Amino acid sequence: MLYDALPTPRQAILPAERAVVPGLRRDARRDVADAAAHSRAIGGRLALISSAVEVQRHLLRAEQKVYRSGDPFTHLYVVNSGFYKVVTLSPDGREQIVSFKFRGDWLGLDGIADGAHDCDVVAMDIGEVWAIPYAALLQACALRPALMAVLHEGMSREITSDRNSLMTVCTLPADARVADFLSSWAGALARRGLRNDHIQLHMTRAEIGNYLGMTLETVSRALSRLAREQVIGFAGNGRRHILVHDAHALAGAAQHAPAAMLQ
Amino acid sequence: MLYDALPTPRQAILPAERAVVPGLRRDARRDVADAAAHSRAIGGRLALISSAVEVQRHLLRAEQKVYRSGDPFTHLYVVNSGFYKVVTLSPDGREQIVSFKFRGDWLGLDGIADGAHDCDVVAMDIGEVWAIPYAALLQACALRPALMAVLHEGMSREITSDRNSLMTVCTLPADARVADFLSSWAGALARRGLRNDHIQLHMTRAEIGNYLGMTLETVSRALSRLAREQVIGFAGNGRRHILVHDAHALAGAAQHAPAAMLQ
DNA sequence: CGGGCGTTTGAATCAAATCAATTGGAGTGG
DNA sequence: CCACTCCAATTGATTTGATTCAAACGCCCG
Repeated sequence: MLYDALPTPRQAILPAERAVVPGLRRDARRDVADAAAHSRAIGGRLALISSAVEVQRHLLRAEQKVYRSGDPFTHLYVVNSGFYKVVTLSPDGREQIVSFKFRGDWLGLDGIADGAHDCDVVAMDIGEVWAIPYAALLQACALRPALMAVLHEGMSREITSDRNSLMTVCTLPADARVADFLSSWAGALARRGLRNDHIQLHMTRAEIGNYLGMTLETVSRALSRLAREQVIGFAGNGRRHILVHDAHALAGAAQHAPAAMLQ
Repeated sequence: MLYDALPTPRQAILPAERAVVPGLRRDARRDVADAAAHSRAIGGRLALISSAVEVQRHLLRAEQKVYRSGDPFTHLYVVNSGFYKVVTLSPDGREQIVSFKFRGDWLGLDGIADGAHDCDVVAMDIGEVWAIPYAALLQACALRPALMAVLHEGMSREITSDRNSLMTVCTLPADARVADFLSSWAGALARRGLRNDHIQLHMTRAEIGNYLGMTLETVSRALSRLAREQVIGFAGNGRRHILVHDAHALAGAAQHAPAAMLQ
C-alpha cells in the first residue's frame, strides 16, 4: 500500500473535471436548477476557503492516502477533485469503508476529537485535496463567520450522512441497498453539477459490498437484477460504468423495505 | 406521542445522578483513574459551557422530545442528565435509532447543515438538557477558543461514533453486535464516572434491535446466550437490569467476526 | 499468449427473520 | 384482593435471504 500521499508534490495543476449538466432527466427542470445552484454553492465554498486561509494543494494518485489512522491531527482537507474512500479499522482487524468522498467534501474531521486521525482516507483515482492547517483555519474562522458556517455545515452534513448510511444498512434488504447506493451517488453527482445518468464506479464490487454490509456476490447479483429490469445498464469495459436508465425506478427500488421495518 | 418537550418548565432541579465508581473490575486500577479523569473532563466541559453562554435548562419526562425532525434549527443542546435516543425517519416511513445519548453529549448537531433538524431526540427517562442558542454559542466561541474546542470535539466525536456504529452493524454477527452494544454502553458509563458493572437498559428489546439492525427475538436470544455463558446476568424486575459479570469476556464476545470480515 | 484480478452465475448451506406459543409483570377495575 | 388486560420478553419451529463454496468468463497487462 502506497503512502507517500502527504509528503508529495504540493503543486497546483487543478484539473477541475467539472462537466456541464445537459439536463438529461426528463422531468427535471427544477432538479437541474437546484443542481446548478448547489454547484455554484460548492464552488463558492471552495473559493471562500481558499481566499480566507492558505491552503496547500496536494495531488494524489489512485491508492495514495491523504492520511491514515493514528496520524497526528494537524490539518483538515477539502476535496477539490477525485474520489476517495474513508476506511476505519477495528482493533481486532475488521475493515469498514464508512463513506465515499467527492469534490467539496471535508476530510479529517474525525481527527479533531482526540488529536489523531482514526481512519484512512484513500484516493480511488487521481485527484487533488487542499490541506488546511487546523489552527490557521480556526483563526480565520474567528475573523470570518461565513467560513465558520461552512466548516460547521460540513461537520453537520457528515453526521447526517453517516446516520443515513446506518439507516440504509439497518432497514433495507440487499437489493434495495445497492439501488440506494447508486441513487445516492447519482444525487451526489447532480448536487455538484455533474451529469448523473452515467456513473463511473471507481471501486470494486467488494468495496461496495463492504460499504453496504454485504458480500461482493450479492452486490453483483443486485446489479444484474437491476440491469435485467432495465433500470440500469452497463457501458464499456469492466462493468464499472453504469447507465441510469430510469432514475425514478432506481429510487423506488431503494425503498423496498420489508414490511416489518416500516414502523 | 407527547411533544411538550421544549415549551416546558425551564427550571433547574439538576438531580445530578453521578455515582462514585468503587473500582469493581479486577485489573482496572488505571481504568478507574481514566474514568475519573474523563468524568472530571465532562464536568469541566459542562461548567465551561454554562459559564460562557446562557443555557436554558429543560426538564424532560420519558417519551418527551427534545426536538423533532423538521423543527427549525435554533439551539444546540447538551445532556446534563438522563438517557435519550436519536431517531431518524426516512421519507418512505422507515424508522432508525441512530444513537443513544448520555450526560455530556451534544444534541442537535444534525440541524446546523440545513437550518432544520432531521431527526427526533426522545428522552427515555426523566432528565435534563441545556438549550444553547446557536448564534450566542458562536459568539461566545469567538471570544473563548476553549469553548470552540469543546464544540468541535463534540462534533468530531459524533462523527467517529456514528462510524463505529456502521462498523459494528456491517462487520459483526448478531450475537457479537449485542455484546458490543453492552460493552460500549458500559464503557460510556465508565467514561462518565458511573459504575459500569450494572447496566440499566432504558429501552425495549425492539429498540435495541432497531439500533443494531436485527429483530427483537434475536436480541433476546443473544442476551439469553450471554447469560447462559455467565458473561452477564439479569437482576430485578423486567429483565432490563444487566449485571456485567465478566467485562473481559463481554468485550471478547464483541469481536467474534466471521473470518470473511477480517480483511 | 498466458496469468491475474475482478465479475458473474449457480448450487448448497447457514444465520437470522418470521411465525407462533408461552410466560411474566404492571396496571386497572370490579 | 384477585381476575383481567396489555405489553415486553422468552423460547421453539419453520422459512428465507444472504453467504459460502465453486466454476467460468472477460479484461487488462506484461
